[in-house]
Amino acid sequence: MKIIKVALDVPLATLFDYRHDAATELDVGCRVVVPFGKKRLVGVIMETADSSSVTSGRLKTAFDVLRDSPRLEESDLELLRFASHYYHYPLGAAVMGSLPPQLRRPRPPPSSRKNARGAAPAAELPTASSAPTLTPEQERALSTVLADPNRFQSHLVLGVTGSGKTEIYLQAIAAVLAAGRQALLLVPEISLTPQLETLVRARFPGMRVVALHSALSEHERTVNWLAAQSGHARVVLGTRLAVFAPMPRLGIIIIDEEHDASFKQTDRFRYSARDIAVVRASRVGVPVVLGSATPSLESYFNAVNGRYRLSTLTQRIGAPLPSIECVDTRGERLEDGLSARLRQALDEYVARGEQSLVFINRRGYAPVLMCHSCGWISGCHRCSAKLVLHLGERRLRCHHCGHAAAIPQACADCGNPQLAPMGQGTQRVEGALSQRYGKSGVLRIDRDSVRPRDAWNVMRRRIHGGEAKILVGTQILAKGHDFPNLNLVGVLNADSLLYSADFRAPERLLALLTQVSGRAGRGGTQGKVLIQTEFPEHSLYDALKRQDYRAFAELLLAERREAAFPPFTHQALLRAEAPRLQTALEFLRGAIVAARDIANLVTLYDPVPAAMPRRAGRERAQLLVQCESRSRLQQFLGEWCRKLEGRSSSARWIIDVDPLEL
DNA sequence: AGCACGCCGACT
DNA sequence: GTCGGCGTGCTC
Repeated sequence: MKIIKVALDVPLATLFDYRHDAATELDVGCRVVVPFGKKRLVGVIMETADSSSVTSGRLKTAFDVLRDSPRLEESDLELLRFASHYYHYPLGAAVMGSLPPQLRRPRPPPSSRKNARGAAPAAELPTASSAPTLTPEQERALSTVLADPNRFQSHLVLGVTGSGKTEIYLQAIAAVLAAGRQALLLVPEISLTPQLETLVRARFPGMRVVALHSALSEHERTVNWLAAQSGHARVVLGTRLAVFAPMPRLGIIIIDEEHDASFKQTDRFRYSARDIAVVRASRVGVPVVLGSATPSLESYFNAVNGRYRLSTLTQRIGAPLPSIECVDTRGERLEDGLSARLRQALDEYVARGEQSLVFINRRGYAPVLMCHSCGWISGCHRCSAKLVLHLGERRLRCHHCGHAAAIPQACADCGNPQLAPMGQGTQRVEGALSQRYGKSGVLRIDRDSVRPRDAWNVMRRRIHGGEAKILVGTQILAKGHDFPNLNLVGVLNADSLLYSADFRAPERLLALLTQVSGRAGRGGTQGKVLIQTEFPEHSLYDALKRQDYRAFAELLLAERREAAFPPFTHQALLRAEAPRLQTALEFLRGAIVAARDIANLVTLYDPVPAAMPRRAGRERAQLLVQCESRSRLQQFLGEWCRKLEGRSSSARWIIDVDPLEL
């Protein structure tokens, strides 16, 4: 009797045994349809065996082994095993979650198989663009990366914005392709891939380049994933989910903007695609390149302590670095959030016909609606968050759970009809600027304005066509776009991130402001950046003005060492949620008791409500666990998990290893 | 996660 | 007398 051990998409830390008499070693990695409860599920065969510890009366027989897609290789399964183990997430859920959705279901539509191995469509063969000559700095970085293409090595490319990191990626990829291998290029978000995708396709005509991200249609995603697995796709360009794409001839992994928090998944399987990429590269034995102007302190620390090789790019190509200036807003009465200094600068640039960007990290009209006579504010009843005023659609909206409500005519508590919008959002700033400079010259770009599929392209045309004089936008504008005629950047309300209790707030703010500042002056002239702040003397702004990431990073590292924070210790969170906060906290207190005799040199902190204690009607609490040794922490988490799984509780819980949000 | 079983309250 | 609440337990 032959037994197959199957990974199924259920939240249980176990494989399921099935009888399958014809099973051989060659079935490992294959998808299989099995009976589960009263349903038929697709799973992946992880192992075969001659016997099972499940009593034969309870053993069921597998239905079909699916041959419509190639099997996963042992190295693919091994990476998933590692990730499941490291993040304490059920193997079955991790394995099935790595497949494109169509392959998780019993019968993928036939069309997905028909085209799976088709030739590259004509659109993928644009005119070739040739590689520009590298600067000496770029040359050095590239030859460092390519020094030993058949050995694992992590590289950190620390390059100021506009220093040509992308060109290094492209030439490194070119070398890998020339050796007949595949390249994996990971980027933070989908919104900036169209430009990059075009660039990559143009550079490698005749090579199949595929994208992998969640905005693709299911069919496209299946086709592209299969192309990666077959080796036909030579370049895979994707978001974090692409880190698990099977690539039999993988020759290099590149992570652009490696500091970006979106590489960490924040629900279910809480993996870091950046960290998984490093592990994957080490197992395959190929280089991995992390690139950023403002690396995560974890990566920077790895570079200065020699685990990663560091390449720095200090020169901007084509234009000098922008001049950055703080505008002290203490004691100034701002007009619609704009200081006199910024208004004057905008006048000047508009008059000269140059583009400006006003950056404000708040969408909507105003972050909150308030009653001045009794102090009532618009709060979400399902979340501990404020309802944001969206004037255009005449609604109050919660940015965390999606709840929307009509704008009240009067204060619900005291009847005062004079409710006041407090603070600035993109819509309000857009309105104010439209009054000053005319409606057609002001273009707002945030998640609300670019949602429709090609709205972004329409806007890009307006931006590049020069019709828009002033862009108002959120982070979405900060990332990776080139605006050749944009020479002034104004940042409103820069400090808001500094008030956050998160110890990573300064690191994040520097990254964000560096990225935003980098939008200024890419067309040859020097850009100007005006940052409105109430703390102009803060060392962060000092570092930003001098474009000195390393000085600030050293400062932060010293603080982290002092406070015993990452990267000097390793952390995990036990997160719990329940309808009542008390239930979640009780679960966590019980977890501390359960940890008592296994927490060897592991520090457990008191359970506390989460940063946002209420979300979508559920109360959330968390418990921080910290340890100097990663392996000791791992061992503890494993044992702890097993104990916690054994108990029943009305709280839902999950372990978050290397959490980014505390 | 689903989906059963299971024992106590208000409906045709 | 049944429909249905969600507590507890299982899925090879």
